[in-house]
Amino acid sequence: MATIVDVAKLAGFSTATVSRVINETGKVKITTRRKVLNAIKELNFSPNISAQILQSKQSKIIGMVFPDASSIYFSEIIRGIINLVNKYGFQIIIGSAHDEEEELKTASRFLNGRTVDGLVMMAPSLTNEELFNIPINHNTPVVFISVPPEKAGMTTVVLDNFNSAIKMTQHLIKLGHRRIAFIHGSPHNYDSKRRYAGYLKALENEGIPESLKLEAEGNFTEDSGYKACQQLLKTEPRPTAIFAANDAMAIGAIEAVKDSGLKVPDNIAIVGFDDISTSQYITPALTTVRVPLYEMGQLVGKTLLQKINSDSKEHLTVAEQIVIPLEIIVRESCGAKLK
Amino acid sequence: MATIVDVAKLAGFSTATVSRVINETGKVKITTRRKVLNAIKELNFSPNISAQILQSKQSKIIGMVFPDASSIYFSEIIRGIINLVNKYGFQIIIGSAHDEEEELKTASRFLNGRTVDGLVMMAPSLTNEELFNIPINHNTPVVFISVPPEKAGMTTVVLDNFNSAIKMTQHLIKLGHRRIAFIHGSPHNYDSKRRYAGYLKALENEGIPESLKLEAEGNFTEDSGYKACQQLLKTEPRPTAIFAANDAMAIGAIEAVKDSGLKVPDNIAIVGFDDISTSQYITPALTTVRVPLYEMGQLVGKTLLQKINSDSKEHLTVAEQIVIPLEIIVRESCGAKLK
DNA sequence: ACAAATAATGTAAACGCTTACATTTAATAT
DNA sequence: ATATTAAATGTAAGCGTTTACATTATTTGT
Repeated sequence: MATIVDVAKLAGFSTATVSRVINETGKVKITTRRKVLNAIKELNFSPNISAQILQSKQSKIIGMVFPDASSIYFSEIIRGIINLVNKYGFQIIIGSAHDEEEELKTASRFLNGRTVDGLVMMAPSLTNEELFNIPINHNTPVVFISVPPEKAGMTTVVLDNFNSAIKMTQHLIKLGHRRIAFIHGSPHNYDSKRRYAGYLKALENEGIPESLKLEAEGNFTEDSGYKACQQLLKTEPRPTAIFAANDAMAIGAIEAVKDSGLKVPDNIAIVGFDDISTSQYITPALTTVRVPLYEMGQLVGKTLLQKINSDSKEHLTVAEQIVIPLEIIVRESCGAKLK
Repeated sequence: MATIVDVAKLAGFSTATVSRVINETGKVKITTRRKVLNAIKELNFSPNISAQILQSKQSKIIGMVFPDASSIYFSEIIRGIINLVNKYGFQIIIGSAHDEEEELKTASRFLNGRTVDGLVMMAPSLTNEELFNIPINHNTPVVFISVPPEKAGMTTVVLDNFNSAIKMTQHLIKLGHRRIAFIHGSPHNYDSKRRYAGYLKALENEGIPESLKLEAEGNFTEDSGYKACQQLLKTEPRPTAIFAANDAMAIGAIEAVKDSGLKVPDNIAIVGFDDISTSQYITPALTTVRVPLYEMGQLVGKTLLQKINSDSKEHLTVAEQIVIPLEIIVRESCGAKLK
């Protein structure tokens, strides 16, 4: 496997000259350049990337640390990031993690091992304490997805869960619903908490008493939505609408209503959140909040590249939050079209 | 940022001793080890990964080169690979590519730059000539997904598209269909070609003449399936069944049939391939071939790790193909349950 | 007590590249 | 023709680690 020394020998120049040709730095005579490029081609030479990183202290690699997440949520964000950073010659290295401890370890390895020029952390279940322990007081910028932005030096990109959940709950209220149930996502999940907070705020704004609020635990899976709905259908009087913290649970809830002999939205309205591709196809089609995951990924990638390329160290001292506005998609499952 | 020299100084030992502690190689007295670990903790030291790779010539990183692909297909395979290799302490670096030339360039950079211990290439549209030009005569093993296995040193993992397409076509024939149309996926796509070959083989086996075969071009998208179906519905006499090379096009085709005033499966049967999550929810639910993408990813990961860890250089001289058997999922859209 | 064997630790070269500074070559001004 | 300036290219240190070989410390056998 050829090295730069081999190329230099074949071309008849020094390794510095070869390096200048490879990296297009400094001045190199045209005839010299041609000879070097010919030698590179003849030897099928590619520079050793580790040696380059070690010497230049830049890797053109972005690290991404994710919890094991649902495939669709995971893939759309990562696709957005990949397609954005690839355009600028960056690559992505992935550390997926089974739990928060492993996630922090992987992040630390990426940052302190200086493998990456920037890091994306998707940490929907990390606590503030865990976030405070991440050693981010380094030159490497980090962008977080879906975590509360309370620490200097943190840049976070979050969905506008709160206001969108308010709007969705208001939408149900406007359709006449007063007995609206909420199905929670995974415990400790940031997105789920924010959606629940919006739901509560809307009820409060409407003067609907706490005693009327209904809720059930889920974990973002269709099966948990099915079971949560079964549980809610048993309460007397039963809810007239159900707001699930994500679409998979809403889809499960619709199945549970069908299996109980009732009809959506005639007997009970059901709405979800995130607008997975399936949601427009089920019967009835699901009313939901569209979450632009791909675009979110692109924004995360763009934000991180801006920080990587910036000479400023402001990202080390300023807390920054980017909130992505969301859009309600009204379909059949809320019953809006019945009236 | 601390280096191993700093740790050595604080601990009172040489860098070699610190390296022995970090890597758990050679003999180190227990008291020495404790002192070194304390120094590592105090300085929050992580080894520089590029320096380690340069020196040890191992990276514990697997490269993955993908074309821009549909999110679901892309994500399930990659999730399978990530979860498998993470268990063995490996990480994934992704080079996505917009076209075949960029894909080959990225693969060459990964292999010759010695960034990765192994490479996964998903290359459904590469020609054999392009494949032959990949410089894989190196120590780094490569596993290909969805390409024809005709070169020494190539290991490929492919779906059993051919036999599954035969079975699906036979299923339609058994339901009484003789005028069966086929909607192609993207031009030059390996999977699409193999599915079409299976469809042709089944017609041939049944003695159905070439003049009766019907086909339309698609590109794996729902919209292309819609348009291809519209085109097929105009032929007289029209097909009694449509076999789309993937589910997205089948879903589009079902929409086109509905929009034409006809009914699936009463007036025309429609089947697909790959069993995306949506397919069970649409009305009628789609008959399709289940493609275990996640498991395929895990098998690819496992196969590659075996080659990385193997002392044998057989992977450089032997062509190997792993064929994944598939399963037909009979739902409503083929009309089997009407009879 | 001393020699031999083993454990523990240190020295320093090397992995492959980049680049600051030095040297040589070529072009320009007088 | 010669001096000055600029272009082009070379030298070699160093990025941070690992590890073969060397040295020192410790343990064991006689």
